[in-house]
Amino acid sequence: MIIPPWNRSGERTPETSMDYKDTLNLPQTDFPMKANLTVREPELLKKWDEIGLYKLLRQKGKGRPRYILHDGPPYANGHIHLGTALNKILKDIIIKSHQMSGMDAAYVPGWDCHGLPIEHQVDKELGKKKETVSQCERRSLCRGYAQKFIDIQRNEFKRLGVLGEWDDPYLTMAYYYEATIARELGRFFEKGSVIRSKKPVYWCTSCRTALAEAEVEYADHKSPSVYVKFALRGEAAASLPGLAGKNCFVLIWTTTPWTLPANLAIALHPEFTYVAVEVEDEVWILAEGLLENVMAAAGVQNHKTVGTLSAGQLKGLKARHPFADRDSLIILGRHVTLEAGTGAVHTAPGHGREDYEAGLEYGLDIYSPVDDDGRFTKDVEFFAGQFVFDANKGVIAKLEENDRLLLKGELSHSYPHCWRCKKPVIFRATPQWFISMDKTGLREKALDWIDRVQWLPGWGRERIYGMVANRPDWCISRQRSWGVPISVFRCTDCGAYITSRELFDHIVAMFEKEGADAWFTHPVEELLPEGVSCPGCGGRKVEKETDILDVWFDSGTSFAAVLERREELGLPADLYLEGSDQHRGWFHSSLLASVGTRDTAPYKTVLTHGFVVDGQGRKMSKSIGNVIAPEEIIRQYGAEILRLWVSAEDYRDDVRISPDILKRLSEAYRRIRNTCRFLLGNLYDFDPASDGVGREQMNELDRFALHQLQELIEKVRQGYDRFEFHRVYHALHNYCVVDLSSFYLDILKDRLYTSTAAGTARRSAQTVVHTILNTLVRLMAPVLSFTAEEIWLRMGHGAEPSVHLQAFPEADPALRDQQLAERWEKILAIRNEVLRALETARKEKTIGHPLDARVRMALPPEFESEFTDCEELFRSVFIVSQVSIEPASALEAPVGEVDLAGLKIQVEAASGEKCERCWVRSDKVGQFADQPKICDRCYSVVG
RNA sequence: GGGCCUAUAGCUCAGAUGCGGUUAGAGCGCACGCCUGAUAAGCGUGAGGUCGGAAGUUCAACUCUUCCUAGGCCCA
Repeated sequence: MIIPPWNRSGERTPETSMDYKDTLNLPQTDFPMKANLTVREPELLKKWDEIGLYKLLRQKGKGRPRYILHDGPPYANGHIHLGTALNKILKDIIIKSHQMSGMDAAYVPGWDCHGLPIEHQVDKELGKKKETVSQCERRSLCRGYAQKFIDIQRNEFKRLGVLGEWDDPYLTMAYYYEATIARELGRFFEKGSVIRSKKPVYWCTSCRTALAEAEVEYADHKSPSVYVKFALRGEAAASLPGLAGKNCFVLIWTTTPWTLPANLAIALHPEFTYVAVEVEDEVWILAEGLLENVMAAAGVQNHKTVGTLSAGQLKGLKARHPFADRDSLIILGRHVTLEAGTGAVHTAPGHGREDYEAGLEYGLDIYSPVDDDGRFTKDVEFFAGQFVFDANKGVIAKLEENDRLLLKGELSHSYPHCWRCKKPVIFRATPQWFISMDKTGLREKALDWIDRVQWLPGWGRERIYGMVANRPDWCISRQRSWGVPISVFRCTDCGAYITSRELFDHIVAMFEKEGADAWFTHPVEELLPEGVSCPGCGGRKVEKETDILDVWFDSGTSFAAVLERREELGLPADLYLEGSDQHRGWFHSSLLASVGTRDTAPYKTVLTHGFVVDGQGRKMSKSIGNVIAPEEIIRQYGAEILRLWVSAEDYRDDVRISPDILKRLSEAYRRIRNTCRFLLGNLYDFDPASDGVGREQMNELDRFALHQLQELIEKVRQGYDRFEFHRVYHALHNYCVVDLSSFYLDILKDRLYTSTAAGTARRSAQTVVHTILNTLVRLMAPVLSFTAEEIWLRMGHGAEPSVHLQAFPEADPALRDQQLAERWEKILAIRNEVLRALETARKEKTIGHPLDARVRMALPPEFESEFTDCEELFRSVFIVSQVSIEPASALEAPVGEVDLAGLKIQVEAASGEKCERCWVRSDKVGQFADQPKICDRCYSVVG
């Protein structure tokens, strides 16, 4: 009967075993295995605060080439979410990695403070009182509200481990910033690209005010529903096949008859087919797809289709307005649908969003003959002075009178209402300020600059290019309170505007001192500088413009308020980094603002990230219930796991997050942490300065480990340089798991534990272990900022207070050895086969632990000369007790299948007794009378 | 509906310098086993993919084209 080797030495007693354990150099560290991040992170944050880490970084960076990442300001409302956390952590990784790459990378965070959502919230909090507060009071409340959320978000961002100028961020509501906004607006005026033009907005006739989209509530409303006939002009009908001389009408449908006086066009869909239908002595033209519906609705029994027309054939023809003395142009528009109506849409550019867009495209007047009270102006025939909703009846009557009404009815539908007074609103064109895209060639210049910017990923270029190429003029007017005023005056005598440089200089100076509130607190006389008068009539009787600026203009001018103004920054920035939605947002407004005033793009490179979605790729929404808050993750796992998540995901696409992903990441984190702990634990008695061993004294395994480390450095640094942090994560993780834990460190244990503590063999291993840890800790610092610091502080770096002040390791060509690497590729290939053979032997109960085994092998012939006298090397690499290289003929059938041709492996129980100290089986155990239970290797150490 | 984009094992990612060529890889997780001197750790082996689907181009496609499906951002 064969006694399994691990059962043979029953004579071992715990006492003697413990004796020898004390002679080993086992790892020692108080670096805890359990991270306890939720407690440790705040401690580290406090420490960074105390030593003034960010300031130290700036000092360190002095004189180095700058790397300018310009922060896009989040809106100062609400708590941060995973999207903002992703954005800030990415920026932090970039800042830290560039700083460690030898640059001076400052980070000045900012907040977008003005705008409707805040004003909206403040009004909500005011409740009924909102009717009575003054504009200045409201503005002051808005300022307080923004400040409150800036403080909240600042703490939340800092908690993520993001380093930056948190004590002095930029705020768009800061006085100097508000002054800058006014100054930049002044520049646009000076260039002549600001124009006044009309645009339809929601308008509450009862409150006599414009409303933003967000101030409109939808509710059911009963509207008249009418089908109207527009008579095609004779010559127009004549141009159509078979319709010459016929009495032709284009049919439209509308639920707002009162907008008919402003009708200027009829829109058809470019891809629909239209039919001409004969009904009694008339011919009606409408979309084929709606023919039956309309005929049924109109109760027409007998009709005959007399022709089919494409939208293209009709385009450009003219019809007579049903009651005004003018024509209505037939145009094309993709907004036309077959869902209801006739497929021919009544178009009043002054009263509808799509009508307006279409009107711009066809150069139509933005005609909106309605005053602030919702009454028709005097140039409207028949209806002047009537309130528009009341005029519906009269319009219908007029249509009937002129025999242009085909059908009338009523329709209950969802219609916009004023959120304050709850009354139905209208869409009405009012004069607004615009920055012209073409008057001064802004569009063309912007497109040109787009091609001089690097867009990452590359498709960003297509996206923004298409938008800039097609966008209408930039409407910068908002009829709100909370923002920077469009600080110009209108002459009450002649209506001309004062927009001069002198005016703006004066206003900007006042804003610098008092903020934009000055516009509201000072009377005209103080705001209008001496000597400035109306360019039209020379008078000085003026009134303030009441519009404020679009908030996109605020953030869009951050290059002027921040990049140009801060000493550590500059224009253009190296990088803007935001979510892909900002192609229409900040990237866009910043480009226009910068090109429009500086003739340069504000950035050299624009990097975008995707959106945070759930485990199945769906967006996060309250209704689906798949929203995860950053705070929740921090509470459960720590911010470090959130940072690791940011690095692990390829953010160029949407990034997924789920409980499963987080669990996986926290496991990966533990693995990295534990590997570092083990490295740390083996350095307790090692001082690199006095104990370090030169490469020339190292054995080949150690030299190979250094070689592998250089490859890691290259891979990781390339990942940082290319903003491919998921490659950094995978490289680090794989290195810890594959190269270190399961290979190098596993093999090293024997040497580290059992060799003479201060002997070359162990010191050589420690030198490499130290080099590896010192390298790892730096490479991981931009991502695992907390853990890297925790490790750093235990490495005994004395005067160096933070890992973040260090430089990245450089890949050292002197530590690379391609030939050696090739040799070790072979050793690793053999090792893989041996491991499989050992597994088989384990299954067959020949061995348990690898140290129970003796491996006999025959090498492939081409390996033989390279590996003569390498039995001890293989023994240590396989972590077995004995290895013998023998002629193939000496071996019995190999154990299992072997991939490496010519390799034969045979595993059997090792001979000799197990050394009590190093656990390796050896025939030498028992040969030393004074130490009968240990082997010769150990005897030489302790004997 | 339009513009831009994504889709490789349960999860996260690789798949030669943007122009196709041997049995598609890694780590994690999982299963099974070992160890108990990294121990709420460590080691080993193994099973997992018709490369979203369908056509097409080609001697040959995960890699090219078209369409479809699902999802994301921005518009409408």
